[in-house]
Amino acid sequence: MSDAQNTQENPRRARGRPRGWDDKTEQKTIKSLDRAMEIFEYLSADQGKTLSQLASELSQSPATVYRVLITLEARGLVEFDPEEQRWYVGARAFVIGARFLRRTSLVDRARPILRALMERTGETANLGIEKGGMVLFLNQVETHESIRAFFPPGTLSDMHASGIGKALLAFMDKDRFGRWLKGRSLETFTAHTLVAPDALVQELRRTRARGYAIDAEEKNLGMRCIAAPVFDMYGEAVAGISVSGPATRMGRDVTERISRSVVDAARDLTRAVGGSNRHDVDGQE
Amino acid sequence: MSDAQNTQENPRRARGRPRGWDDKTEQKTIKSLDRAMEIFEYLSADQGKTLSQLASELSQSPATVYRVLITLEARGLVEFDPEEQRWYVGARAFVIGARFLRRTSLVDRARPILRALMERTGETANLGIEKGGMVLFLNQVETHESIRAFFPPGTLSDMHASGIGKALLAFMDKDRFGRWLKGRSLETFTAHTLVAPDALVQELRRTRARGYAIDAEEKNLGMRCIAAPVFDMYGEAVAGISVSGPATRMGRDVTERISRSVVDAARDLTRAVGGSNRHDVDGQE
DNA sequence: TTGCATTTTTCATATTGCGAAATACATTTT
DNA sequence: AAAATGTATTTCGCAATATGAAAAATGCAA
Repeated sequence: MSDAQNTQENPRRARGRPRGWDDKTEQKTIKSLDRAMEIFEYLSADQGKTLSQLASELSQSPATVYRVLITLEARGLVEFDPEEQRWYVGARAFVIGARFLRRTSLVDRARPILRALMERTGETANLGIEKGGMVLFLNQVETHESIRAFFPPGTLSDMHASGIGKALLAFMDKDRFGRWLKGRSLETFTAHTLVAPDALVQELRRTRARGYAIDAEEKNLGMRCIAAPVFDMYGEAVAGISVSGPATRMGRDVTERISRSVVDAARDLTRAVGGSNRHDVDGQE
Repeated sequence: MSDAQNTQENPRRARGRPRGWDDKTEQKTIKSLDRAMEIFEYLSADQGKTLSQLASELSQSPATVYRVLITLEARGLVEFDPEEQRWYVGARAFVIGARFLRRTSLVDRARPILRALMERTGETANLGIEKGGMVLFLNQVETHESIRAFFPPGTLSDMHASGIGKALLAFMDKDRFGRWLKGRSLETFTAHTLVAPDALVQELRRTRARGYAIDAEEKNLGMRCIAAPVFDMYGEAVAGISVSGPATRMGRDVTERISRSVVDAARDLTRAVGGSNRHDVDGQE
């Protein structure tokens, strides 16, 4: 549903784009590889399937799926449990995927800040970015409490029902926000989820005004979250820092205190990545 | 040397293995897919390369590499920076890879490795982590011998007088080690216990140099133990594997042999949990 | 033992992935 | 400006090889 795959975007590269570049969706990609990756992704989304399950659910030949799997297995990208005859994501995939984080120093720079934020607030601290219209959680530092919020890194979450998501949306320019909203149906998770665009827009206005976002049980009942945006050098909100925990410990009485810590942390990270907060100076909108 | 990838191990699956299964290394995997994954892995190991760099370094045709990359790009597994004309690991790879963690725990992954280690060495194999400045034993596979070391899971033990503890301390960064040591009095258990901080630090230096720790009757008289660290994705030593037994069977003459098995096992487990050993490359300190 | 379900291999065939070379840009050099 | 350079991207024809159907092999249950 999301627009993560911008496959048919035309102006792909800067250089070397000969003629035939207008209408018909050319098939330049490798078909077999794409099919293999489809199997890989499908397997990862719901691990522990058997070969025949995968083959039938993807309506592909068992022979093909089998060959794909053993090829990936040879590289450790998937794993096979001989006892149960089931297939899983392999350790190698984790290692490779984790290298995504190396591309920017965002996570490295965020870690001490997240840790300090967790110590100060006592609740789990999270770091996330926007990816394909969703929030992608990159990292977290967990609280010591036994009851804790848990967003394992790598989780994708809807923006409109997430603290970090709303913090990012609130500081997005009108155009991008419009494109994000367009043709998107806001899924309902709890009774508190903001599904009416008007309500969401209004809440985002408030969010920008106060400088941080609140997720009050909008995704999971009993869970609250306070988030603030992190800006890059162009003043664009590119990441968000949040603190999340059970509503019982994160009530209105502590919102003031926690939000201050979160906003401070986000500001620290903005500074650490060389960003600047243009919203401090020009009050756009 | 280690047998983590049992790719060409013959008895692969339980079911359905027809005849031709003896000598020549059959090519059952998909060649093109394997090549594509090689490109993917290579890219991930050293991101920010251009197409032509990748092609020449992998000695493959630029056309092929190009097609692989745009196919993976369409799925978000790799990303392209049009400004710099460089390729990177994509967010989707992170999402998929992170699902590896959803499956099993350290203990589950350690079990077969501990068992193999016990079989190979004939002595009890243990798994432990650091918890609150102590070593917490999570699991063990006991030897068949009647005289055996015994650490029931759940046991807490002082780090400075434990093989696993010393393996963990040896690979801890200076700051954390300093905090650990500060204001801690090293209890004496036997005449061999290292209670002088200087002696301990020196021993840890040796430990890191050789890659494994030795507990020579430092906790219990008559008991020796050889341990090696297990690393997580950040290259931090988060667990340790050890082999322990009576000094009579674990003398200096077998230290060489056993330590090799222990180090191999620890490396296997590191790989199995998606960790990386940064100490293999940069010799810190 | 006999089925049954599933994995794994074989095999013939057409699909399609492949590399060389050509082409198209962008950037730098002359 | 024009040429040279370095890179990305496409075309094209052919051979490599991925593919699916079906057969074979296996484990499990009755």
